[in-house]
Amino acid sequence: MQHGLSRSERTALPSENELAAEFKVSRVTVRQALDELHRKGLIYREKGRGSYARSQQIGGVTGFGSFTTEVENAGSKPSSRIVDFVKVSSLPAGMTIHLLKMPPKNKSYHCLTRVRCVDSKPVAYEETYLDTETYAGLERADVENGSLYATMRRLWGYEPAWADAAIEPGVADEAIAKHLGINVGAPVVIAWRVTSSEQDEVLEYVKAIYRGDGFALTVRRHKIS
Amino acid sequence: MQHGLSRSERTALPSENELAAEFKVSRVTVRQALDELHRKGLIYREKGRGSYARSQQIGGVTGFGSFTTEVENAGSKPSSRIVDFVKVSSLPAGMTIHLLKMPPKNKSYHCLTRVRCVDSKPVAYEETYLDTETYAGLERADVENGSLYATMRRLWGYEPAWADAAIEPGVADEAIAKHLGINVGAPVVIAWRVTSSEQDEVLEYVKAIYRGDGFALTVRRHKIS
DNA sequence: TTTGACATCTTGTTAAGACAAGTATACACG
DNA sequence: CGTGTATACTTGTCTTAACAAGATGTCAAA
Repeated sequence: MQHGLSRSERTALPSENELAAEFKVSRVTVRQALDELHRKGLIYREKGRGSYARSQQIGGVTGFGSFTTEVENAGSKPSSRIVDFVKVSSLPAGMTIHLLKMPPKNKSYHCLTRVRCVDSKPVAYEETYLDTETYAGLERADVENGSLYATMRRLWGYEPAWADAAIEPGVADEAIAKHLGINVGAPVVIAWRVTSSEQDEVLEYVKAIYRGDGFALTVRRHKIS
Repeated sequence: MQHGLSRSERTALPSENELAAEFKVSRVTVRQALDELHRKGLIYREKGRGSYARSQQIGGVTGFGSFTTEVENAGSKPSSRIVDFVKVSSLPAGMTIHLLKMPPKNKSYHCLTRVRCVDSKPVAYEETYLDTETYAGLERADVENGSLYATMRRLWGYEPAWADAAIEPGVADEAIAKHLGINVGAPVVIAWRVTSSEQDEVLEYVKAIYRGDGFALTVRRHKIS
């Protein structure tokens, strides 16, 4: 209790044994929970000292996961407008260039084009490519209301778990400019993304174009190693 | 052993018990290792079935971590050229806009400007801001040879562990264009990044500008949840 | 006052085991 | 031939236990 002040300033979490006693679980279980918080970058741990809270993370849209969920978590209101829903015979070239070593052959895709909005302001123009064989019977009605991920889950039992992505700069052409309400030639970020399930099934290919003025993609608490 | 073929087609990894026996460790230890591989997206696991390898990840530069290390891991040769090394009295506006709720007051920074090259081709223009108080005595000589992270580790014992980032599009001005060998007005990606230690100490602020032609930032195997 | 030994706290690591729950196979029964 | 059941796998979750190793405070000795 000598340096009580400085110690109480630093100690943020009870010790593992204290937590185990409080919640009536074993120390191993407490450690599982604390390790998960550590992996998320929410706390840090020091051998011989204790566990401490880290400062707050930044918020915002990462471009991974459900657009709807991410925007809601950031405290804003998400919305989408379907621009087009057609069948195409191949993926855009940039997809294979950046993400695929072996582009799929003889496949066709549903191409769902949407404008994504945050608080009614358009921020992204998004083309989602869905394998017609995998998603046989997919109708426009299925994607018109609610999140695409919810539809994939409900009708086929697919759950997006992982994403690989490539990011490059670009400029808005006439169509993009019109949909996002920006000038032709304005700088944009293009994100190419492949989403797959926990079992390594490819669920979707996405080309997303984000406007640059007043909007940025965020990457939260990324572990360096 | 009836359906031996189909089983051997799917089973990629021995069971936890088999691994425990083979390496003479407990099942808990085996699970720790397998769980880590799972979190990295290298394998997936199914209750009642087993653990399986996932398809290969994409490579490339993520913009996090050590540029030197990342480029080397991608099988290319990294190099850097110091453009400038001066003291400045504040961080660039974009840094506070995107990443900092409370911008530091009354601080000054070393500003290290470097051009980053992959196989001798310039791909990024990078400004690193280092707190002059934290890095008291930092000289140009300290950053001229080898990686900055190595210097931070050697002289102050700092180890970069986490990064928060924001990404936005931009266009190359005259200076950037000259350094990257691209045209004025060419699209670029601007990445704002704050790197911190495991103990939540801010180690550096970085503004990085990436060229767009033939180069893309990659985000490897990102968990969705 | 300074130093060093010691006890006591913390997290890190590993062990051995129990039980739940999902999967797959073999086999008897209809 | 098809079906349900029992059995033997798998991973998921949890418990109790021991020891290592770093951090910290106490206290006696120099």
